[in-house]
Amino acid sequence: MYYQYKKQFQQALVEWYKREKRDLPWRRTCDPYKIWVSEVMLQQTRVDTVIPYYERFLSEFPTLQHLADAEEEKLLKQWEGLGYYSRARNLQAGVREVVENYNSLVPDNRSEISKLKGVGPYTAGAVLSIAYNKAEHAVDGNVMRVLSRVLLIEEDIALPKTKKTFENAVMELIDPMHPSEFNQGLMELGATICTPTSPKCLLCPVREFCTAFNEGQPENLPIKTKKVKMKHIPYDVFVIKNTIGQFLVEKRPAKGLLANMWQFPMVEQVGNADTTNETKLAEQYNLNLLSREKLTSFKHIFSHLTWHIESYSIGCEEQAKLPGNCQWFTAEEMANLPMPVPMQKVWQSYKIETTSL
DNA sequence: AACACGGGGGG
DNA sequence: CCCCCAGTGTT
Repeated sequence: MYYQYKKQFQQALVEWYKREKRDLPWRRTCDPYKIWVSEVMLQQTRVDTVIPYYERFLSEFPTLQHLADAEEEKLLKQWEGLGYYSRARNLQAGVREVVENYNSLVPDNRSEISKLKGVGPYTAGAVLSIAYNKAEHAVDGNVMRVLSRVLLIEEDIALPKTKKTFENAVMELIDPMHPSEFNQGLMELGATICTPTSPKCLLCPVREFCTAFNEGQPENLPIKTKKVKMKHIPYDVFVIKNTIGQFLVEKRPAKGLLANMWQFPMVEQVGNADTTNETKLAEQYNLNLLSREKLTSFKHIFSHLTWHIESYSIGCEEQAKLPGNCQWFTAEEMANLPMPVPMQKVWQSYKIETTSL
């Protein structure tokens, strides 16, 4: 972009942002910790979803020290339903590094802040530009979409190396006097005007600088190749209640999908024989099973796989030799356990079923 | 470079 | 129902 247009582009974007920006909770602070929390929550997650989590999280953990001191179970409970739970653990690990090694001051330069757990190129640039007003790139999906259209960049954004192109473009274009508003303006534009489908070009403050608007088809950018083969796994999930009114739940392993979250016992469905999976359950969990009743069936879609859930309610005699990751809890105790959404659905279904009796 | 990692919204 | 969204860590 020619120099004189670059200045005009910066001014049009920054002025539009100042005028039209949504009033969001994390835009009422410059506290680097709070900006950091918001940026981690906003990774792969929509603004409307994040807002209530952000408010609750910061009232529970108002400072770096509060978060550094938190129990993991309490942390995960705050994050419950937000997804990508390793974000929460990594955030806490990063916060502990800041408390330990940086005198509780979030670093204000890319090399140090990028060493923190969970802080990648995007989050580093977002915190540096928004909290410290540093002229650093913060390239997320919105920025790639906006700039692919404005600059007619036709590289495949599914390729990791393409991000370098966009980071270079931002460093070339960024308003050195207003880096915070410039970066947030790009993201705000992508979120509200320059949307993936049906971009509202006629409302766009920078359409006169947009190559795709003037010469091409903005709705067909950015270019992204297809990928990902979805795996499907059928599971039977069991809400198991013993004779003294406790429920059997297990903690998932510390690594992998839904790490350290709690769930009802579940077994992968093997065949069509109705009793096979229940036998497998009784063996795996060393249980004496009594009556059984059908609960909800549904599909839960992760980014890379799909669980097909069928759930059952089963009565059971209490057993002495449970697997180590299993525990009996009352309904009240279970309310404090972080559980992923599919398990909440099963639990909800159980509660509806039993209260109607 | 490829894959793992949640959950929600829209057409 | 199927489609879309996309940062960081690990390998």
